[in-house]
Amino acid sequence: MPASGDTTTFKGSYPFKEIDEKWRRYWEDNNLHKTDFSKTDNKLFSLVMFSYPSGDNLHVGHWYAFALPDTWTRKKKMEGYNIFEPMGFDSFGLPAENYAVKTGIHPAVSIAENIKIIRRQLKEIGAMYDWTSELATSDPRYYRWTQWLFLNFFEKGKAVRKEAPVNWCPSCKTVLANEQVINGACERCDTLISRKRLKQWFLSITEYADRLLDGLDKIYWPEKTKTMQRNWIGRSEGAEIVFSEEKSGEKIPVFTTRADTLFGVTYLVLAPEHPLVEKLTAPDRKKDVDAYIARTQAISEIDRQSTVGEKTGVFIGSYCLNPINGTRIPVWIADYVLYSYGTGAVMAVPGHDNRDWEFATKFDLEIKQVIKPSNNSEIDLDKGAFTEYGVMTNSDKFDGEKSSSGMRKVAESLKSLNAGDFKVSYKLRDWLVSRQRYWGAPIPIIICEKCGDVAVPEDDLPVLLPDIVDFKPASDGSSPLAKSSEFVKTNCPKCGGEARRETETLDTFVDSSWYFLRYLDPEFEGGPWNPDLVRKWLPVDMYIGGAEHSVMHLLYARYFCMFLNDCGLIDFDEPFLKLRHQGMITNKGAKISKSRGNVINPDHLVSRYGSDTFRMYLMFMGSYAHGGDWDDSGINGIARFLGRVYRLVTQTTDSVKKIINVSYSNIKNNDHDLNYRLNLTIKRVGNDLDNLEFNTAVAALMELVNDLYKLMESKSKSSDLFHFSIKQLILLIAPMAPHLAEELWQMIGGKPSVFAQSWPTYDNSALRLATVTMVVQINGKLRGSFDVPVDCDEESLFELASNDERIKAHLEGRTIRKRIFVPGRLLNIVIG
RNA sequence: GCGAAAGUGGCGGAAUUGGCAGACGCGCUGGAUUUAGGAUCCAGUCCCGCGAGGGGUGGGGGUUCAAAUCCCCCCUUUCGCACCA
Repeated sequence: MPASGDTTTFKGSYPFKEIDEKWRRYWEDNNLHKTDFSKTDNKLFSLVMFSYPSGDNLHVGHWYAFALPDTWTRKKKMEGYNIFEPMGFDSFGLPAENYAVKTGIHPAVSIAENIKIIRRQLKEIGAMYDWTSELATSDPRYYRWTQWLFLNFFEKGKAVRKEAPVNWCPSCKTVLANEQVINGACERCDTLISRKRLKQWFLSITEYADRLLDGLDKIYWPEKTKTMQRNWIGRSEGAEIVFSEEKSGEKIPVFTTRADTLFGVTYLVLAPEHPLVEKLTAPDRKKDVDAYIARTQAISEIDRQSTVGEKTGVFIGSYCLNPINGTRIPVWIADYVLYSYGTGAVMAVPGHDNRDWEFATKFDLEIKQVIKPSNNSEIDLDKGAFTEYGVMTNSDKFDGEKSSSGMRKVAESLKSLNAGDFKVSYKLRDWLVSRQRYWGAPIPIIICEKCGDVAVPEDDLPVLLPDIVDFKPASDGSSPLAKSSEFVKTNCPKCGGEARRETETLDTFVDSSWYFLRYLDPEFEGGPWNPDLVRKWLPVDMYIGGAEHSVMHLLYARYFCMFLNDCGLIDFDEPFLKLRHQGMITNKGAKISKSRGNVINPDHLVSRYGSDTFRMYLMFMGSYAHGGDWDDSGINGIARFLGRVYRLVTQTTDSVKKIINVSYSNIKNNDHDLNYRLNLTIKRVGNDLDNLEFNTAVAALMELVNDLYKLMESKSKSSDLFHFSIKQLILLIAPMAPHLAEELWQMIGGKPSVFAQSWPTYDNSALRLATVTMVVQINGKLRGSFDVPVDCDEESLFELASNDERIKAHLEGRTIRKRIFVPGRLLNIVIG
């Protein structure tokens, strides 16, 4: 096993150094990976999620994410597709900014350096990237259009400003990202965080909730990803019910999916952040209420949803009336109610909801039964809530209604009282895109005292990031951009009066929601994308990236497309027709990152084993969707295998030159085993690569090579079929080991590039076997196996089996109860 | 907590989707080889047992002629949870 950093060439390797360089130069010199956009027949846009150019550079996880999709794409190329495979950088974001705060190095500088290194590493992968399409989201030529797109949302009323809380460190006086909050405290100074309310920009993704759900039915995505998106959107049908405070008459709407339990409401709970809390708190309760609110501020929403911890809450000293019967009920606040979901208030029905039951039990609140089981059985509400559907009881004129019809009737009744209605609620919230940070696209809005929020005129885009030196957020919670008065001071485009610029920047998810559109011409000046090319080349045919993006990025990008489609800017509304995920590569069980100190540098492995060996080892490690923990102890096996392939070709040197001319139809074939193996391999490798099952594709090739080695010493070595098999092997291995395949292809007399060749097809007739091994079981246990003709029927196999000594012994003195025969597979004899 | 997945030899993983568990590779063992070595080629390698045979896919139960695969319960691990990207 190589010590890490050992770059001595593995002894069993082929001369990969020369080969890798030679072919990489060949591809580059001949512009082989430049897409011809005018050829749109059989177009295939193959996309991988672009990477953040961090100081970690590329690690093995990136190779895994990039090299293997390239193998899939190269196979498609050999199938005749006209390929577009771009690469770029998601270069705005927090890490570069943090690095700048620490070192004083401008993010633009560190990002440019990182990109330089990463670009060099990416080239070593040997992928078919069309580098003329490279883009970076922090490039003003890119973010000019991010801003332009934001203004489209703004002008259609879909970018709005609302108050929303941010994590606030009272000691550092800065806004913190969730990542910077550790156990409710600031990562730098350990001070407990609080929430600060700021007016921030939102994109109204919730308006698209139903379309985002419906669209899932027409795209080829993993079912689990669709499920996650459906759950994230979280559509639920129910009712909104309006309670009113007894003195002020203040309306408190709540959302419930169980309107049938309305008569069981014994208290109301508001989220601690609910704006009505202040108004409704009785003076004598103010001290307790304020103390409670302060306590909940440091608790994350995730922890608040936990059901293991003790329920907490306080009574705020006021009462409201149940609209259905006027019952007077107390109002509480509790952190198990989230302001971000529903209306931020719930009607508590402790008899029929678990969380309400726990809360009521702890605080000694009334528990009322209003639903009884459909089978009329007794329930004991002292032991817990009855949460199932049933029949309404203690509910006045609704008594006897089933839950389902009851919900409807209660809602209708409330509607006539003007105190509620049917309502669909979503877990999905509007997308907060404001960031109080430097390293992002400035939000192109001018705030004028007279005219309000005004869009920056299109001709003035991009709003360039000011060149400042202090990247720390300002102490009032505003963005570092606010410190540059030069940036802030401007005139209102409408009235011409003095105005100030919006100083917040856009969430980087905005940048990455449309990059696939920009790829087609990153230099295009006439708009965010070249409409001609976009019409021909989008949507993306295959998108590959990590499952960690299942909801946010993948939902935002879909939302963008739907919106752009509505604006008439594009003619499709789903960006990614087909989606696949790769698993995650961990190291010692942990996510790979510089901060954890477990980065594995692929450069060492590439220089010791070569690009193709490393790429193929990543394929062979396990199933692509699964990922796995990094361990390089098996890479010798792939190095050995590619060495064997290389020698297989060089050791047939006497006849090597004529190999290129053998064709299957002229072969006088008498080696049925090899013929079977060859055609089976073509079939398996093709299917496996289509399905991104690289590990088994490699295994299939190994089996073919093992068989060929077994024939090396025999006279078959010079047969046409043997030679043809080598030729096909080179084609099959090409997507996985592109540099080596080019070299071998040339060696057998082929003209480069091997990727201009057609993908091998298999001969189905060669796969039809004359004989097959069938198994005989007794009571499901294997007792014998027989080589029989493929069409062997039950009687013949049974006859054969009953003459077998071993099986005879098992059958002796027993009665046969049943026989199960599966043609071509097995016979199971069930005995008593 | 909620949502989504995963669990198979010493290790990474296969298994045509209910039909011979362990393909392929690593590691290990043995053999071959006058370039003696981190190379190459060949053979063996799930566990217990001399053997017949038995056991075996995280644990427990179930369905079935037949279960890694389907159903129920439990355990463990990973990913996401809206300001990391």
